[in-house]
Amino acid sequence: MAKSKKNHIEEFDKCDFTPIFDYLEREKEKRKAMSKEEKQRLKEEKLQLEEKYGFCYLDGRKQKVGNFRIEPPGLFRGRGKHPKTGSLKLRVQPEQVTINIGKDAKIPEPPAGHSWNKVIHDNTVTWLATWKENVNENIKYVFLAANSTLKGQSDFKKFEKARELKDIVAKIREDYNRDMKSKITAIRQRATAMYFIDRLALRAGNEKKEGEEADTVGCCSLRFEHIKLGPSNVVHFDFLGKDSIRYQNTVTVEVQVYKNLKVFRRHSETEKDQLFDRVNTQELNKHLSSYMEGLTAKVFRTYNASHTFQEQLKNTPVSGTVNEKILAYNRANREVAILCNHQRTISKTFDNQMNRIEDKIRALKYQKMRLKKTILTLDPKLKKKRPELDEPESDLGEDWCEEYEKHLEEKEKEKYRKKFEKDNDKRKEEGKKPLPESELNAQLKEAEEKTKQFAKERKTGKIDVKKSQTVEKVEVQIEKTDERIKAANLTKVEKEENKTTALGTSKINYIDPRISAAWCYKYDVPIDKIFNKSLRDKFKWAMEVDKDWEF
DNA sequence: AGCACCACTTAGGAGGCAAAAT
DNA sequence: ATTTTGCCTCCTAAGTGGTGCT
Repeated sequence: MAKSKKNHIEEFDKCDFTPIFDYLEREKEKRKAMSKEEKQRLKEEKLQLEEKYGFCYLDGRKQKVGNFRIEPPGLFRGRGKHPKTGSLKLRVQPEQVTINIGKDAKIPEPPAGHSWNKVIHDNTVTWLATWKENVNENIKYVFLAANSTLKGQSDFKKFEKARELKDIVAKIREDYNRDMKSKITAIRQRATAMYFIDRLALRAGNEKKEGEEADTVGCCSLRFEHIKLGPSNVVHFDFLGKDSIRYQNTVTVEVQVYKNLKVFRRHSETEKDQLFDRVNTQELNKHLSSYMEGLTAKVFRTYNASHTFQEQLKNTPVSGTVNEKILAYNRANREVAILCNHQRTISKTFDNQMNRIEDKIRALKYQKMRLKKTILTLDPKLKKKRPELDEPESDLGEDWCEEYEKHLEEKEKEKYRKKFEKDNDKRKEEGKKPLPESELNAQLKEAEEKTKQFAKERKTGKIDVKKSQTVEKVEVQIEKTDERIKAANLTKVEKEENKTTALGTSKINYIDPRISAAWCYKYDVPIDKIFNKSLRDKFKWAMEVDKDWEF
């Protein structure tokens, strides 16, 4: 890098990272090979470190610190097409770090031979330490953890602010619908931008430094290249948002919005031009603050997320099982995640997982098919009365059935072989003669016969019924199988729907936790089914609400 | 008005670990 | 007993939005 006068790596293909990879693999193996005691000791050391550095006292109360381990040196990656990807991120030295601590508190010792940049006593900010990172020259901080009272208070304030918006949102909508026809372009643009922020939950879209950051946009920084106008008021959005996550959406917009977009386009020169060239986030937020103190674009995301969630929760089945209620909860959560465009990359094993579920469903359907045939064998007269018993199961091809029967056979054979081996080991120990091979062979033959029998039964529809079976008993078995098919299908649907949608971000940042708490009380769902330990901790300020509490 | 700077929230991925499935 | 999965914690980048200076 020094020779080429480049300050960052451009082609990673030309780097050989295998020594680093191998080293890490070896370390992993070492850890794996450790004895229980060693692992325990390591764990305790870690805990000790956390006890020492992981807590602080705020107004006399012990609080957890969020990120007390400073960033180690490495190669900066960044998200998306970041111009600085591959830059060397240097080690942060104590001399760069400013400590913020109470006047009378004991100042933490810097590492031996080093000193802090500064020690200050500013109680108007929440950070405990700060430094500047060398790649983007961003200021970094050590803050308190999410479960601290300080963060809890500001969370509470955030949601209260969003609830305040509820009372004036109708007026704001009325205003921007009116302003949409304003003769003044800036106002017209602002109204159109407001429409996007409110109805599509777009982020504000501050300006970014060209060439120093990834080219991503929000509402105010949208360019014409990011939208396509279709027929009948349809607008296609396609742009990279925060973290270079792609936002793709096709929306039928209000007539006036559509008209405005056309007009703005006509007055522009190229696709690279800003859609709202006379609007920026500061002005837009200033306008919003005239409605209500502290109202900004971001409040709309919080408001719409929480509002949508509460509305969606109305689909909870009152008399359903806890699982069905949780499914409804997750559905509501998912609606919000989709609204906010919270995505995740498809897991490497997704297709695999999907195939397994489908196989499981087919296996259940196969069972059901045999059960139905059993009933008809027991009582052939039912064929006329209940034609559904004679109908084939969906998705169960002839080939699949044959393969599945073969699979069952193999499994059974394997079971026999294992048992045979185990029995003989035992006999050997007891000094007995081993069982003859012929015994095993007879069992294997039996398994083969069973497969033939299954195939025959499947073709003729006549099942070799056990004496104890009755129509009623089989009926119950079918019901149970149906339930299992239903449950497996639900898992499949959820998995499919969660393929690219991340629920966590909206749950942690956008949905007022009091909605969830009230919902739990109202529908009698234990709160730990929807909030894990750390979320319950983070949201402890929200736990004591009435079951009828509303956002 | 335009900016640099600052403080804070929001964001998705990696990896570890425990529970569930096989 | 072993493998798979799914949840959780950690990590730090990338946003939003405020302030104060020129």
